[in-house]
Amino acid sequence: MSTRLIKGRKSVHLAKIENQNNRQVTFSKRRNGVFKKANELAVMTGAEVGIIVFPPERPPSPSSPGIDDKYVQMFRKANCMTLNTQLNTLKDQLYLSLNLKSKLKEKNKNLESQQEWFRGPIEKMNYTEASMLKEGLEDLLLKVKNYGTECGFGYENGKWKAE
Amino acid sequence: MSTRLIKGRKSVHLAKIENQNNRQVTFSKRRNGVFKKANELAVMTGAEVGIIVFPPERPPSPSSPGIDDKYVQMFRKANCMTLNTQLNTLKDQLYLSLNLKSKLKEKNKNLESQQEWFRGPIEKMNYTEASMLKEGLEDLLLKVKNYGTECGFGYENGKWKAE
DNA sequence: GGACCTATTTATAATTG
DNA sequence: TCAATTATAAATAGGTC
Repeated sequence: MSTRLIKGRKSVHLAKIENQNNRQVTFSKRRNGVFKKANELAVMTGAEVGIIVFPPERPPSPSSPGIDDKYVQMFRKANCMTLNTQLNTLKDQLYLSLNLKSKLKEKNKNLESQQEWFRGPIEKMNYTEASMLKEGLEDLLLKVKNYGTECGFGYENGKWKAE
Repeated sequence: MSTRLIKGRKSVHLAKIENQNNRQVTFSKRRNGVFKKANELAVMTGAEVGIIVFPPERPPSPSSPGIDDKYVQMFRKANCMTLNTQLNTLKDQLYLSLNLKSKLKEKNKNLESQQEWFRGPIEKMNYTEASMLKEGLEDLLLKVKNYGTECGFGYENGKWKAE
């Protein structure tokens, strides 16, 4: 009998959320959703997945650094916290996620539950896991960085000539 | 009255799919799902998101390269196809996805529909988009690569001392 | 900010063509 | 292999505390 407010979800358009508060809330929820989906993909299919998420820009503060510096600082901070402090306060700064099973097997054959370490914000990792993440990430990204200059393939007549 | 086979989805456990065929099908579907979710996150909240997905290993072929070489080759191939061939046959090799709006704004102020280019496998990009992706990715990854050696932060008494 | 709630939309497992 | 279908599980928008 009483009027009732509508709570269920509404359909959503693919467009930037203008309301600052809604945008932040949606970011938090969906970031977790993306990490979860990525982890499921990696675990269930054996794919190797790397994700980096930068949080949305916050409203400018009086003495905030420039945008390029900001990224560098975020990565620096991520590294320091990863290696030095058990990552307790990084939650809103940077999230990294990476699954490199083959690397893991080489580096640490006796680690159990390799499926689970990949997932989630890095503040939940311990030192060993974070170190391996860092190694794996650097290794992977080095390859990405070099892919342009080292290309020696040929593509002719609709076919690839590897080697 | 007739017997009917059940088609609807069943609940799923977080574990590797053993059946090769099911695994491949699930990979294709869920990879698209992850890219879609990541794009939604980026567009709706203004976050910047980078994703790399390596497909699951295929059954070993007689003369397949070693696992490390495989990655290098995949990146090489991705690059060659990105820059030289409009990316028509890359579908099962490598998918890259990246949203770097601030970079895009600098490099190409008159590009329309910046929200949409991020999404999807790179074989759907045109040359310009792929070039920008490459630049943005290299720039981003260079920063990631350097984050370890350039760290100059201090963490004391539960607080970060930036600068 | 986070944890929970509920109505709905969305993603997708299994199957068919 | 690839696109459609359908039943259902899962994600999530908006709300409350």
